[in-house]
Amino acid sequence: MKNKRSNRVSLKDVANRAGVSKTLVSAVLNGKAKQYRISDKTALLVLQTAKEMQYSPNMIARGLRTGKAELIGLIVTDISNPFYSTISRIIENKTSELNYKVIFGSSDENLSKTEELIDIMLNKGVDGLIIVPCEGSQKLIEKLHNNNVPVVLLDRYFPELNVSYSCLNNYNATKLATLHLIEQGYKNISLIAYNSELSNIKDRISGYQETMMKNSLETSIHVKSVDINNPTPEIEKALDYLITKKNTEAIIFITNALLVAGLRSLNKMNKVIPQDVAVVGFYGSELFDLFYSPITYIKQPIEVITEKAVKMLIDKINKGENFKFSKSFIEPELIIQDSSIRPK
Amino acid sequence: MKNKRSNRVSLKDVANRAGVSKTLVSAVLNGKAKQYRISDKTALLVLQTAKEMQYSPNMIARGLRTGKAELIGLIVTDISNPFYSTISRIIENKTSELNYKVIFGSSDENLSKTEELIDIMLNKGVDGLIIVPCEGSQKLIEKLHNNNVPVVLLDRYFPELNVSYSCLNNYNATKLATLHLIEQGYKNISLIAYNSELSNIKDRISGYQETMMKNSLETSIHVKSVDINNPTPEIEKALDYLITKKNTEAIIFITNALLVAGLRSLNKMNKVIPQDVAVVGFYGSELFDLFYSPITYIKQPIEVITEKAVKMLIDKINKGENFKFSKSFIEPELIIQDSSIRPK
DNA sequence: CTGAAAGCGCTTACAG
DNA sequence: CTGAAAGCGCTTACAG
Repeated sequence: MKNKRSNRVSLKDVANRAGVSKTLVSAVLNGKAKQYRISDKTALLVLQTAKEMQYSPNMIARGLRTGKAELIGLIVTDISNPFYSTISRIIENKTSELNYKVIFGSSDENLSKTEELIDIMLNKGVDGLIIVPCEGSQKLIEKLHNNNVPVVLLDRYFPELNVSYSCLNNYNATKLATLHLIEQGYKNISLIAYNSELSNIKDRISGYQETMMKNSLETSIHVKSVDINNPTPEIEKALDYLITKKNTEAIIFITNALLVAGLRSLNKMNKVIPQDVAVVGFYGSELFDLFYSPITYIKQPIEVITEKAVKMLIDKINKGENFKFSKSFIEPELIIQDSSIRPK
Repeated sequence: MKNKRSNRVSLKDVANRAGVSKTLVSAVLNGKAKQYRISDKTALLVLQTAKEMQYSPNMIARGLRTGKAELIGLIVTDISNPFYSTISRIIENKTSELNYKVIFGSSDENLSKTEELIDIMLNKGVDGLIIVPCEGSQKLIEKLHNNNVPVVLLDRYFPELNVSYSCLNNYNATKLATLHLIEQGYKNISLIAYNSELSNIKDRISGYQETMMKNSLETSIHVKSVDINNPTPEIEKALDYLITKKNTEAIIFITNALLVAGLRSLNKMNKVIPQDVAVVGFYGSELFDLFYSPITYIKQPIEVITEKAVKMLIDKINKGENFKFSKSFIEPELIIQDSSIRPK
């Protein structure tokens, strides 16, 4: 009793009751009865005793022995952000089919938090990591990858790294949005963005930029160093300038937070969508449909993006060294609603 | 090399390099140098070598030995629901201060899924569980509790069970909402709910019911067996009936999903809030503020509710048998906005 | 067909 | 002050 940590039944308990060795019990319960040519009688006995005793294996012990914890680590920027909580749910669903559990952590776009989370998760024995990398984390990810830790990037990637990833095709996303607005007859189209080295942001900006240029239109990009937690004041100033001074007719907001701040500001300024200005956003929410002018938005096939990432990770875990670098860009869809339709 | 599972540095590696025993390294690294009267010189040597080698302990091994995994399991109904993802984030923050990690799972209000999740989490060695219990899970929770597994309920509770919990005071929530509407001069106040044995739902219904009765007003409760995934059609019918046949002047929606469906329906019916009907909801979102008539809602102090639950759980884990049953009802707040102000 | 033994990486009495 | 040994609950060569 001295070293018995819990009252759960162990392999030994089952072996004792069944009158066989632990080896046998382990083999049978792992479905290796045939492989080890264990007699049907013994196998059945073991199976029954295990069931009677409601035995279930201690995964910690198994994990220590096999080096596989059947656990994966998920690092997002903020689990309470609907985009990432949706991703978390999909990861949960996909991995649970494969008997993996997920531990998660939020980095808040912070490098040292990311580092800390990775450390802790590795110590917890995760078999691999799915990471939404924050700005400046390239070296960290590279090191991880070089240490042979299975890792897959989600939502953002590092072009210089041979680390697998699954992302939205962000370039095409803003291209799609821009083309749509051009087709509607808009010429003065502005982009509200913020300053970032992250691939998703950079790609969104260049998708807009290049599409405008190809159509011989002047670009108007408002890259602001907004306070992510309170972007409204900055956005309000920018919008006021764009609409009153620059005759902007249509605006693309490249993140959800920017869109929300934008809608708030436009309401405050008494600008009517799309009469005064057309609007396109990123990533929808059913709540936007309740807005007086339902918002046109870029739809991310989150499910597909996430499933790919999970598949890559599991493959990598299973194949180890033999796994080869894999990347995937998922195509966006433009959901056209009232907010971007040019009034006649 | 044969049994070396990874290239991470182990206690043994540090001990070898420092030329001391594993015991010593373990003691020093766990801050027990003083306790074991280890010489400052040795302690320093160990500390430095460990740092040089970037040693970090394998928590799986430690967990197996100590029986503590520093891991807690969180079971919500759906992690992608903003309410629960917010809860998850708070739990993450609170537990990480205490060096715990969280594994999560979504039950989808499903008993057998809940059961399965609990099993898996126990096998993963969690030290305790925070559970949002689904309907019919009382026996399951009771069994868990009787097996001495530290468990705390969140958001919902079982009055007959001595299992600790932290919940909103749901009774007072609808009481508050009802009183507010009465003060505004409304008399025909309806409640949109659904059928459930869950404490939170039952309490919300009775809070409304009793408040109406105390004020000698007739109750009008629409308890529908709505399809949670697509409540709109059912809600639309109910609203049409209430407003046109029953002269309902104000409506309380007791969940967020019902509110969203309700707003959609009212839009469709061209009913204007609050001119045609006043509305109060549960749980806000910044997106509701973009609605033409910002919605009055019950604010749940999610942070407080969740922190209490975490505290209870950690206390229970630490105190074991000596922990006594603890419950907490957190008081709601009514955020009054345009949707429930009676037009003059 | 079956079992004894080693070992995963720790911690913890215990002995000296 | 320090180290050898046992043991957490498994799996996996290995021997017979």
